[in-house]
Amino acid sequence: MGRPPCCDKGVKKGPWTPEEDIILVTYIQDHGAGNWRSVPTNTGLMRCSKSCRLRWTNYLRPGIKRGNFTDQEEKLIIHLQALLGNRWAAIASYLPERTDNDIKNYWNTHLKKKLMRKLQAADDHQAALISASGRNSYNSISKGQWERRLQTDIHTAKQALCEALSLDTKPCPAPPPLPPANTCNYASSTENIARLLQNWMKKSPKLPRRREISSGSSGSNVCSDTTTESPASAEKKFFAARAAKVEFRMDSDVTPELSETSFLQEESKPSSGAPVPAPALSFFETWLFEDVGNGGVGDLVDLPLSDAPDLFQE
DNA sequence: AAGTAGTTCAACCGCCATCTA
DNA sequence: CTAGATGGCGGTTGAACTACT
Repeated sequence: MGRPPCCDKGVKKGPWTPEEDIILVTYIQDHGAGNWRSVPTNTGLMRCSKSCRLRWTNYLRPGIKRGNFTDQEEKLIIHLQALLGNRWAAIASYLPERTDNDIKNYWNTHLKKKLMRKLQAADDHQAALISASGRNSYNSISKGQWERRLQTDIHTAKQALCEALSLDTKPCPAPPPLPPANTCNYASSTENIARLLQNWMKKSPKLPRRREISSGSSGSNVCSDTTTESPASAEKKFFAARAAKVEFRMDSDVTPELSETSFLQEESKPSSGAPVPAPALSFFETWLFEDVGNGGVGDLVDLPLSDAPDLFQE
């Protein structure tokens, strides 16, 4: 026999109302995040536990930064997407103030198109060169380009792996500015609830699309929901995130195509989620550490973007 | 002002790994 | 050990919004 069912039928769907938000926030303030299956029953919310978790992690959780992505964030996302594929949760671990959903949306609505345009423009330019020269210069150009890109890709991969592995000496990847432990439950919940109410009042009856409800939500009370977890659980997550970082395309044959299109990979469960074989990892680690001696790991953001930085400029 | 097309993003869906009775 | 629930993730959808005609 398994566990009892988590949510019964008759659960409510659709946009969350401010009342529901308040109930959920209040409950999490009192009990902490986690044990989602008990949330609907204990709060009386007619929502499935999954929906509660999603609402909390993607919207109500303190420390979520909303609004436009900065150039730095954008570049970091592009880098990480090239490295990790569409592993939004892993990517989000590098941007603690952004949710995986936000990053995913931003990628799908902005970055992918942007990069497509750039790539298209580059292709057009290349085609123009070919037709202008009247000879087949494409191969030499493209070969030179992908070789350089490949080199950059490898370099970037090494940097990322190095960062992942060097976590042993760091407390946390891209550590978010955590508030004092005792404020982490939901430090500013009162404030947040007040804001919820305020916005609710302001809003007309036809509610949803409440983007501003938690917008600007106090950068001061940044705290990840892992702070409400047991250390063991947090540690588990940490290692999972770390594993995800290490698990990048080590098993793939590096080809020009891969290098060229890494950022456009549609179906990128890169490596199809296949775990990295230990021998490959140790080889990689060895290779990596041989190289790390000269300088260590800088911020990913500061890495050169591919071989064509202009690709990412507006 | 009204209609239409394009964009954004919150929320849902389905799958998978893990957990637990 | 097993069946089934849970939690987490990535893909997708569709309502709300915005820009354009």
